[in-house]
Amino acid sequence: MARSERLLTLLQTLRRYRRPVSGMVLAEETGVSLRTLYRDIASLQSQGADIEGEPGIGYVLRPGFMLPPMMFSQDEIEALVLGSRWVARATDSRLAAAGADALAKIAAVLPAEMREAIDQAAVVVATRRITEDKADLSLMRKAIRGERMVQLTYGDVNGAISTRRIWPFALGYFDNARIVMAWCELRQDFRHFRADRIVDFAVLEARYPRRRVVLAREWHAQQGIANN
Amino acid sequence: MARSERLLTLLQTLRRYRRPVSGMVLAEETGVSLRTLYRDIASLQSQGADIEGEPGIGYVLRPGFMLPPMMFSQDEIEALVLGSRWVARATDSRLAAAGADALAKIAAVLPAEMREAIDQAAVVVATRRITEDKADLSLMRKAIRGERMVQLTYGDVNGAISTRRIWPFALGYFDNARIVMAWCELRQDFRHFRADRIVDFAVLEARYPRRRVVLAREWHAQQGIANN
DNA sequence: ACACTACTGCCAGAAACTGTCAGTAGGGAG
DNA sequence: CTCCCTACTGACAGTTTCTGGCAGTAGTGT
Repeated sequence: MARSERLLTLLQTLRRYRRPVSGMVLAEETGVSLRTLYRDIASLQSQGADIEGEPGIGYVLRPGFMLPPMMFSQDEIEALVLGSRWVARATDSRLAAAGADALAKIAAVLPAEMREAIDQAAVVVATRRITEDKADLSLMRKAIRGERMVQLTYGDVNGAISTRRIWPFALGYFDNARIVMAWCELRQDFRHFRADRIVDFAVLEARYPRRRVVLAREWHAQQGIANN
Repeated sequence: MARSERLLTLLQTLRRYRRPVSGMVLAEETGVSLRTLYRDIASLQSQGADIEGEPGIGYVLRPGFMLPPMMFSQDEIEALVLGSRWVARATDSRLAAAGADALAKIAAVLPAEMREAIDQAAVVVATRRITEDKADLSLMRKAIRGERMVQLTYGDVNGAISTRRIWPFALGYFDNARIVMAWCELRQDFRHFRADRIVDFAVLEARYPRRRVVLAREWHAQQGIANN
């Protein structure tokens, strides 16, 4: 069992560095010889880890995560499947594709009888088809992750177009619309922007001066909605 | 690598049998000695597999599934997390708990930085709180899985109470209500029953004479809704 | 009492893993 | 081009782990 643990440690170490790391460093950190490290890397790659190695440079792990073997109950599997299906239906296209991919990956390793149960699951997700958004929400999620300011062109209820700079901190998926939650520099307050009314937006280089977590917490407090 | 594969094979073999299986049989099927089989069983148990062994009887695997190590992209993890969170909010209590459990299991093995990202994810699920159901939907899901007939007491829109026998084949999660989909013996047609209007129900011993899959397919065809 | 089974400890042989050494090849800096 | 750093592969011996056979204990049902 020591070996599999070591492989997980190696993954975690790789993740910690953002820059390429040499095999020598990784070998020392995991307490193993260089030769064995190369074998470990090969082993991880054969298990599907996206590790790239270039001579003269080092190793980099493409963002992503490896889950160790896990046991799920029937209910939990059903919850994961149902949830993924909802995501595949009710969110923006890129996230939806990811949901479908995740579902396919899980289904691929389930025994045949269970796969069948997934295909015609005892649960059906029926949500009103969501209006298509013009804006690329995957870009917006990236801005949120990186705590980047966004220059937003928005059309309000009356159709009036305005341009403002916002600090987006969360994306809300409501029943029939997606909403960008942000601090609005223009209003000096929290504002919600319906994704289907966003005319255009650009992610700026500048990071906003506060932490996303803090903004979200303050917003929650202001809304009086229980943090979940 | 041969060992981990063998363990998965063993799990699958265990799953195939519904009745208890002796270690001897399992050892032969996985091509290994009895002594090693006992070690393999112990190894699986230590990894969280719900395997029970009783002297004089054999081994049984409690329903559930072990996923092998898998790699997920950042988007896929986000999709799983968001989906589980939706399930935890928008479905019946037992499935919701399963969603929360699955989420916790995944979070537990993710690196700290990612766990933080989950806690205050870039995505928020906001769904209107669903009306509480009097009926125990987990029991209904069990009936669906087992293709059992159900004796249903139902109050319609006008408050009129009726009793009927139905063949439930699916559970629908809509925005603000859960719906049992079934063939109704009384009407000789498909009918939907809102969970919050179900006064009472009992799962009968008798199985209904058709396959759940087929019923679902016919229902889909009748509705003109694309499968999936 | 008997057959069947789970489960554990022990030990020798088999298999896998590991480290050391040697060698090939690609990338970057001068 | 040369030099250094790096990824990568093969071979081999020492170490560790795994495996199978054996013996023995104990729980369950007939």
